[in-house]
Amino acid sequence: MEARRDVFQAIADPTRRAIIGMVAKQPVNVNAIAEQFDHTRQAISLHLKILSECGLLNIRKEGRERYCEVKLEKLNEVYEWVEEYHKLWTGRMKSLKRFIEQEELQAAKRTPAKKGKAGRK
Amino acid sequence: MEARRDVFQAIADPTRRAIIGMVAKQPVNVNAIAEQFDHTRQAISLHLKILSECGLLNIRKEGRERYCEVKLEKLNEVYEWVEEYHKLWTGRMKSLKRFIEQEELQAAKRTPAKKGKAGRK
DNA sequence: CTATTGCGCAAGCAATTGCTTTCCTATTTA
DNA sequence: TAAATAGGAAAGCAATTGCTTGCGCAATAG
Repeated sequence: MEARRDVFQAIADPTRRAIIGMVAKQPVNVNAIAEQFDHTRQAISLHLKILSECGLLNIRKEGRERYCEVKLEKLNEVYEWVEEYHKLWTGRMKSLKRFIEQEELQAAKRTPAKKGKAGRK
Repeated sequence: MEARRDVFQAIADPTRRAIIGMVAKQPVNVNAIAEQFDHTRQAISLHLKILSECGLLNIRKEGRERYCEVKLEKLNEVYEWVEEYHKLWTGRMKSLKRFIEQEELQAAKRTPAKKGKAGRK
């Protein structure tokens, strides 16, 4: 029932990413968010719940309204994950990667059992 | 049937993130990947398919083996998305910190009895 | 050639998602 | 006080996920 509730899963949904984008600028109340989308208020409400359950959203009650504000720091997990690979794929570590691949190739060639894919006739 | 196949959704699954981590170092063949996990080969195979369908993985046939290598550049979409917010929250934290410090100072001035660190006596 | 190995395909299944509709409860406002 | 208004809770449903089992097929080893 209570499913996985992590940030990666939370941002997997485009609607939720859009909500984050909306709320990042300033706190917005639930109905105002819902109006921007082509879903019922309840559908959006559910997305908000998911976002808040994984710590990305803070819902502050104010009178009969609920103001949502993002806790962007929660995205740090994602940032750190992707940033590591970003370093890898942008220059810096590229030479290392090439080196490793080269090594692999050499190892494959060294393996005697690997005598040419052309095979026999 | 053919569902959403985007990078955000692909990395939402922890197993798939682990696969990316494994393959980032060097190309690995399917069975070698599958051995690292507590799922059947077919389950992993399916994850690989998803990863390759959204462009994160390149599967190169070599004899009867399939070597998987990541195309990390595909993570750029995620990187750019999260990086924007990263800037925002690191910036915001700075200004928020300034704001709080300012507030604290003001409060200390207003309340002479406050035992705050400002130590105004 | 035959057995083995690497791996994909397909069917089947339970759990999860994303959404809707209906109903309910507070807080305002007239 | 009654009528709006903001928004949550629950039930129902189709589509999707993640996984397994079973089968088939090509490449290679013996």
